[in-house]
Amino acid sequence: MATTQDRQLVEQWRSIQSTYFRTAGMIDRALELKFSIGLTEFEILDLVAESADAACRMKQLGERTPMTQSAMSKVVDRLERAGLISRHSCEDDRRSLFLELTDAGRELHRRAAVEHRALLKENLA
Amino acid sequence: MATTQDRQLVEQWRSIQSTYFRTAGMIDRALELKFSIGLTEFEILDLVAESADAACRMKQLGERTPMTQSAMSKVVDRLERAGLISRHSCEDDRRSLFLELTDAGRELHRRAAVEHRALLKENLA
DNA sequence: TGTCATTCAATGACGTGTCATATAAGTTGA
DNA sequence: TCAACTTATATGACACGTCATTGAATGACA
Repeated sequence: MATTQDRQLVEQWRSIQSTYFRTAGMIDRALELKFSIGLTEFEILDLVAESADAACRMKQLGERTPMTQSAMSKVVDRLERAGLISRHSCEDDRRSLFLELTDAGRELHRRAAVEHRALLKENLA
Repeated sequence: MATTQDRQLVEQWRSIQSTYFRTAGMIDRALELKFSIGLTEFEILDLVAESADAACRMKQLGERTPMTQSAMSKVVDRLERAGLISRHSCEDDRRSLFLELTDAGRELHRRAAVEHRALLKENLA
């Protein structure tokens, strides 16, 4: 029943889980504390920041994160309410939206990224 | 600013994230479908199943999972309602509880573990 | 033994994620 | 050009996790 391989798999899985939770938790709390945004919000900012091209975003962003389409939509809502991002409708296809950082968003991302990278480094060593 | 090391860290992090979400999602859906329990519930069953000794559990279990104390309490609620686990108060320290699988819980765990291990194998290769 | 601090577990308020669905725009083909 | 289908995003109901707090039992110590 419980083969050695099984036990190894479970070990490996728990290790991934705990790394994930520990790291995500630390980053989330730090960002919340210093910048009043959660990890999820930061991750969207980060994706938008790194895609400089002006394609119709929402959709493509969805392909680069494990987040659900509906989760993304809500995160973007919050970022928009916080004045960090703006949605622009896309002339080519008016179903699509593309996203852009506001100045405040760009600035916050710049500062939060430092914290984010530092905590990743600390946790993924 | 964005050093090579930073980019590698972010890459590594996203890889952990996506492995975690993909795997957790698959297992969760499979267990839900076939056994009507979620991954979280299974993980508690699994921990209880593997600690054969009769210590005062709740507390110690908490040390072996990234779950919050309050999350655990609620998961155990659900497992108890489902008739898979029972709480017993501990004579030595009446604040503590220890947990035990019911027969149904043991049986379900046995079958679900097969599925769980198989999906881990498939995803963590 | 009485007080004060600590520990274990449960609970309620709340935020965020998911699923199913809605809305709106685009596409296809008779 | 009109249906039927598909695609992009938003939304509402609901489940689950977190935080802060509570209640109860224990420990420490004067």
